[in-house]
Amino acid sequence: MSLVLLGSLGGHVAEPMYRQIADDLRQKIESGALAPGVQLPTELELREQYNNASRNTVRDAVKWLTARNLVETRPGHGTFVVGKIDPFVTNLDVASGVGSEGVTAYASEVTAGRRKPEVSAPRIEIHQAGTVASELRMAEGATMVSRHQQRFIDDIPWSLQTSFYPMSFVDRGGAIELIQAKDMPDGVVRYLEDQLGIKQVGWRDKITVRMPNPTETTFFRLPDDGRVAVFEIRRTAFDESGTPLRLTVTVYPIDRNQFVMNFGNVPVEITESADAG
Amino acid sequence: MSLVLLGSLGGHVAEPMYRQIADDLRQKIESGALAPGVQLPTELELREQYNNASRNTVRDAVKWLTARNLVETRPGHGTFVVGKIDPFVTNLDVASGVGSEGVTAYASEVTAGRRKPEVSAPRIEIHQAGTVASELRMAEGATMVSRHQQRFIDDIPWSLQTSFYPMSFVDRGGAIELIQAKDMPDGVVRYLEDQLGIKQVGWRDKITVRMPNPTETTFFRLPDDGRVAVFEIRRTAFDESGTPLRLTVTVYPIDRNQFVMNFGNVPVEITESADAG
DNA sequence: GGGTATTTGTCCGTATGTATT
DNA sequence: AAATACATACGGACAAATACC
Repeated sequence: MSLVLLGSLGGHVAEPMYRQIADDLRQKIESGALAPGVQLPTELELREQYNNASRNTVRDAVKWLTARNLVETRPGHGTFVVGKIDPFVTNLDVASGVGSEGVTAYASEVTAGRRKPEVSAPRIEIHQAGTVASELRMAEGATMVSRHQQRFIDDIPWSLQTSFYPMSFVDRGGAIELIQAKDMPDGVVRYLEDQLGIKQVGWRDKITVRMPNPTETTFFRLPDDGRVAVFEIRRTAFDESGTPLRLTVTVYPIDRNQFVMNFGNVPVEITESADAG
Repeated sequence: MSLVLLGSLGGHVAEPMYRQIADDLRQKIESGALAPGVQLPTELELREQYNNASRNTVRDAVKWLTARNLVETRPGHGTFVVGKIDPFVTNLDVASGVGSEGVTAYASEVTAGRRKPEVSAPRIEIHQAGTVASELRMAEGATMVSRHQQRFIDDIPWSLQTSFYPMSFVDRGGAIELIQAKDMPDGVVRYLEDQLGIKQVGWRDKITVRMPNPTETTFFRLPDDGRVAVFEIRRTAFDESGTPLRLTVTVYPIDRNQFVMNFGNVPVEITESADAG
């Protein structure tokens, strides 16, 4: 073992032992000597490898790697190098992206990358507008409808989406399907235009990253320490009069998602397809 | 103290002691009982408060809070509730956003929010195109120019930006200022159009979140455990012929940045200004 | 299904080092 | 210089989760 022992260097303060161990393991991971999915030596084996350090010390080293998502521990089993997830790329500048909950649009976008999409039936709730009231320019306490869906890709939980609409859309009598718990294959946008003549002419997206809440941690099967954050994209859509017609909040784990958007004239992206064109 | 003692509940497996302590402290933080900036009890005081738990156990609780960015520890001083940072919002759909390095455009965008912007002089490098070659559709090994800048808001390091241009822009003789280490107040885009007639007509942004590298950790003064990630926005800009004319990579810490973009017709946002209009 | 071995998780006490006031 | 507070490191004991027979 080539680790520098604590205190053996005169010039500067030596790194703590657990960091030396962590750095050594990290180097082995990043160089490929420890490939993704491979099990690390057990804590007792690591003790022997690293100068008979205490088990708690090698555990500190492993914790350091865990905090950086380089390894994951499975109780009773071992510690393993994490595998890279093939990220899914969402286009934010097409109507089929965030906010259009229709399974058809979603499916066409996902299958373009040869992946298997799945959308849960929406869960409908009717409540008083709370914090979202101002974003929809509704009075505090006005009634609204929310439609919540879970989305999967290749059976992996990929995003959680909740859309909020004014209850007046339903009260006016036209948009009765808004409060029915079934998917609207062509999307709510199309439905609202057909039924109420309300036309979506633009939207604003706000992107933040935050810690997941317990619901999200469970659904996405994230580690219960907070090391995997989530994107939160809040899309406010407007009609021709500049009035917000809905708010869609979509949450994506950062470890499996990316976003792309185009402005102005942009050539079509060359997809990495294997066709012999 | 109202914590449930380990093992005292019959029905289900009790939470570990350190989690109970952490949850209790978390509740106090989120309820405001422990306000941002306030010092937590010291480890020895926490021992007494929580049933004479071991110091190592209360430290585990504090570590759990630290990993979630709820508290931060200062050696020799104490543990403190973290203060919220007022996030800076970047518009991605205006040319003054990412990629336009001109200090004028940047300053106008930032001061709109009454903040003090600052941009370092660019560091110029000329190298062989490596991984960025394909994004600029250049041959592997072609020469390119990079311009790197550090940006601050209210003296806080806010973003790191590097733009890559083909060296042919300079070789052709027109764009000589591209390789001079001074800011271009009106932006490079304007300069290229004036000098070479190369007009930027659109761009594509790709947004990801990743761990900071050591350079970024130092510059942004991030904690050296990896709990604050960074946005990486890669903007490829295209000219009228659909050829990429530059690649701009900008890195922002997620704890102090948000992004907004508009599509279609969107009413101007009502800023939360204090004027009595 | 049950039992056993393996491996990580929790908790303890103690000692010493380092940073700050 | 001394006191305070967090950081590192050690060793030990038992619990909980998993795999395997």
